[in-house]
Formats: sequence, structure tokens, C-alpha cells
Amino acid sequence: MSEPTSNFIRDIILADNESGKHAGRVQTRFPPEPNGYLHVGHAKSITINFGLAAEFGGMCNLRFDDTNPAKEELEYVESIIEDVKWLGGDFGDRIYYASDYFGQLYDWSCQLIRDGHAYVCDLTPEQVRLSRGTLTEPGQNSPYRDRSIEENLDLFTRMKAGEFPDGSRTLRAKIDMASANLNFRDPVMYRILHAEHHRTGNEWCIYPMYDWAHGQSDSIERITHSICTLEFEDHRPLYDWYVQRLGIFAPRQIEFDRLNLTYTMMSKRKLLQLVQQNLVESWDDPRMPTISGMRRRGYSPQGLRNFAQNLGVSKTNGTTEFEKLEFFIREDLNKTARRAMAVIKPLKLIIDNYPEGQTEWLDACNYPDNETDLRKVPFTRELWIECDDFEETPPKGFFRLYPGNEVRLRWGFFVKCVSLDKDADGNVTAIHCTYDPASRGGNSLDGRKVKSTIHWVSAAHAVAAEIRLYDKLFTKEDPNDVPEGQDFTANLNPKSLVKVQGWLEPALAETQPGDRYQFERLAYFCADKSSTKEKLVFNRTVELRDTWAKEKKKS
RNA sequence: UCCCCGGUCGUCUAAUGGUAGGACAGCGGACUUUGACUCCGUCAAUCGUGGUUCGAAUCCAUGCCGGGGAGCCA
Repeated sequence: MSEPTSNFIRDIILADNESGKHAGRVQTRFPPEPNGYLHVGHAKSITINFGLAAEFGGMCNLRFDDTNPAKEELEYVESIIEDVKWLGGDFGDRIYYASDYFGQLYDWSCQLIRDGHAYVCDLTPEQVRLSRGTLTEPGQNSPYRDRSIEENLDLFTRMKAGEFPDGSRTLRAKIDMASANLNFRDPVMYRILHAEHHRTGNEWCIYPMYDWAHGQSDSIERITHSICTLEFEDHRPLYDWYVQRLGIFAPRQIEFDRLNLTYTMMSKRKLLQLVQQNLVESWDDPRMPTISGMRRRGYSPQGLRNFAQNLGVSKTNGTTEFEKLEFFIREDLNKTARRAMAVIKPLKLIIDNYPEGQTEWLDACNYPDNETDLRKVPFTRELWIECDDFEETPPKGFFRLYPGNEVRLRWGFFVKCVSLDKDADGNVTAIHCTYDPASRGGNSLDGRKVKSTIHWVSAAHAVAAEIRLYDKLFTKEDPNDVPEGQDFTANLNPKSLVKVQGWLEPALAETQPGDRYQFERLAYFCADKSSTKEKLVFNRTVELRDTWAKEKKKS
């Protein structure tokens, strides 16, 4: 497992503990908006927030940033809770919602109005945009900026009471329309939205904006370190401004770089588009970069955590190679997944000198380097082997099966290829071998060696299964790199899912959804949630490293 | 054009004024009843220019490059 590497956020906490700022208390939070499923980028945030809390003996809350009823749904809340739990985030019973604080937020708004720091503005959205100025020019004060406190209080009360239509008025903070930081140009605190909220129902028709809700929520929960992504850097001064005007507990916002992965798209809006346009099956389609998709595909929580841990934390905008994710998934699965044999591109192998009708049950190890945990595999005269393990005319360096060559059948016998059956077009339809009965279990009596061991399944005992071979969802490192006028869907990989029928050793018939295996010499697989005893379905999680395939590619 | 942030091996990341290190990827080898795993070796970086200093990836200045910012989204 990888050591957590030093990073600037840990340094800040260390320094705070040193100075006694919070008496050594560390409280973080993971604050998703329930407007989509969590993705691997969130896994990084979860690892940082829960990890730091755990490391310093603190706690991390799960808090839903549910301030926009138009986009948020209960389904997302439920999936997020499940995903955070699955990843190992320990939030105990600390599930909070920004909507829990709507009442407090409202009271604090009145306080800011009374202190002359906020006002009700009657400008339309369009007028607000026009008067905000530009990146280089200052904005203009709203004509409603200098209303009396009494009028503001009255109007705001009536906004809350539902007297005004959507978009007709806002509550804005009175700061500085000329600020170079656009967030200071009298930001909107409340907008009128006659929409049903998934938790508060129709209790509210005014909803707080992110900037007004987030820092205050942090403060209420006495968050010491409020860790978010880089795009909120410009918001920090506003975050601090609200907390200071209110005179409440002041958390510190710290920004880090969000995760970018090659061949992956992390925008929730675009992931939603994939789902809605049926370009993938669902949010948990195994090709999706969502936590639920990765879970369904067979990624393990530990593997994901190790990956996130190894990522490090910084403020550099970069893109991590997808191969790194795959490395940590393989690394964990190698330690935890049971081994089994399966053939996904079958080729018939007939052992001419093996008695017809005979079956031997051979011992096979379930895990490498463990000779006590065994299962039985049936061996018969006719087997399925992998197509790629045979070549009629072997390329240089090929030491699997070819005419005249002897290989080992894993856990079985040595077999030597003696002849081939071909169809009218000259395609090989079956391979004939002879076997050495003395090599039972996989070792010759006379000490002769073979260069290759291949996997196999007894044809008479083989269990059929649907095998879903997944590849990258996008063909380009940057899925958003498209010609003018096209969108990222142009880069969708048409071969991201290939379904084939495979043959499994009979022990696999009992597989339950979610079970992970390494089908030896092929890849890691995970039984899909739809898999049943009647119809087994396996998802390819991640392929094994294949130096032979790489070698072949070179020539 | 204005504000904020950032630039270290191909990629990600350490070094907090004192030997530029690790991981992934690549390459080579050893081992192997998985061409897997493991192990060993190897390639490879401080954006440019000035300055401060005995000494600079680190501090200062400046230039260049990249990211973010003008939602009643988060």
C-alpha cells in the first residue's frame, strides 16, 4: 500500500495544530450536490477529506449541498450515500443537508440586512448581468442598492412569503460593484424559486445561493478545514466576508486540484447527457467513470482508495494517466481475487490418446502461492482452449501451442499438438494433441520442461456465460477534443462494449453478483448485478498486463 | 484587456535556502505451473532572463506558457 505522500493541506493542518488554532481539532466535510452520481473525481475528494480527518483523529461529515431544487433529486442522495459508504467514508450518523440550515440562513440574512450589508434588488436577471460590468470594467450600482433597512426587511419577508414571482427580486450582499473580484459585485444571496425541494417540499420559495449557503453551513458544523476544488479560489474572499460580517465561527477554505483522467470525462452535465441519450446503459454502466459504474465493473474500494492516495494533492492543473488507475486496481485485485479458468474465444482441443468418456477431477489452486485452498476441475478428452493460444505458423517468440510443440494445461497435463482439423476454407476447427499421462498435475516425470502453460475448460462440463468485454469509453485522451461543431460524443468508442459467449469451469456456476475473479491469463472479471444462475453475466474489470501482446504489436 | 492560481522526468507528485527523490508509463534482465505477480537494473525533470545569497526548484523582479473568473449553477 502506498504511503500518503506529503501535501500542502496536511502541512496547513499540521501548522494549525502547532499553533493551537483549533485546539488540535480537525473537522472536514464532503459536500456533494445531489444532482448526479459520484464519479472518480469525488473519490479523490472523499479520500482527502475522510483521510485527513482520520489521520488527525477528527471527523468528516457528509453534507448535501442541496440549495437548488431544480436540479436535485432523492435518487442522487441515495446513490451518494451508498457510494461514500462503499468507498469506506466513515460519516457515522453525520449526514447533513444545507437545507437543514435554511432557517438559520434566513435569520442571518435578516441580520445582514439590519447591519446594512444586504438589500433586496428588483433588477431582472438580464439587468443584473448588464450592470455587473465586465472582466475589465467595473459594474454599476443597482438603483435599489440604497433602500432603507425597513423596506428591505419588509420586501425580504414578503419574498419568503411567496408574494413575488420567480426571478422578480433577489437578496444581494452590498459589497463593491467595482471590485476586480467579480464575486464581490453585490452577489446574489437568495433567488425566488417556486419549486418543490426534495426535502423541504414547498416550505420555501426562496433558495440560498452556493456562496451564501456553503461557508455558513461549514461554520454551523464547525468545520475547521473546508477543502474544495480550485474553481472556488475566487470565492474564498466572499466566503470569508460573510463569516466575518456575521461574526461566526470561521472555517478555512482550502482549494486543491480536481482529478482529470485521460480517456475520461468528469463533467456531471455530460455524464447526465450520456445517460439521457442512452449512449450508456445508466449511471452505473461499467464504462462510466462513476463510483457505481466502477463498482459494477469490479473495481474494489481498496484499489480506488490506493489510487486516490497515490495521486497526491496539489494546486497544479494536470491530467493523470488512466494507466495509473488500472495499476492500482490490478494491484489490489491481484491480492484479493480468486482465480478460475474461463475461455472467451474458444478453440476445440481433442486429446487423441485420452480415453473417451473418462473424467478426472484435478486439484486447482484458488489463490497463487497457496496450495491448501483448492477446488476440483474436471478434465476430459475434449477441451476448449483460447484461440490466441494456438498458431499454425508461430511468430518469432511464440511459445504456446503450435504443431509439434508441447505445452502444459494449467493444473492438468502436458499436451503436444499432433494435427489439425480444417474446414473447407482452410480455417482451423480443432486441434489434435496427445497427452502425457505421467504429467498429471502439471509436472513431467522425466524433468523435461515446457515454455508455456495455457488455460482450458472441459467442453462437456463448461458453463456458458455472457462475457462483457469493456474498453475505454472514449477513443481520445481528451474526450472534449473534437472538430468544430461536434461535441464529445463524437469521440465515443464504438467498441467500448463487446459481448461474447464464454465457457467457464463448472465451479463458476454458483457465482453471485458482485463476485470478483481473475480468469487466469485473461483479466479480472466481476459478476454483473444482472447475473443469475440461469444466465451468468461477467464484466471484464481490467485486463492483465500482457507483455506478449505488446511484443506482437511491435512487429 | 482586469483579477486570482499554477508551471519539477512522458504523466502525477516530493524536496519548505543545503545530495533534485518516489510512483505510474517505457526499456532491459531474473524468477515463474498465469508471457500474470514479485524482484533487480535502467532511461528521464526544476519554463526563460536577470537579481539576492557561500549556496536557489525554493526568495525578489520580469517575461513566457497553462488554468479559473462576467449564473438568480455548484
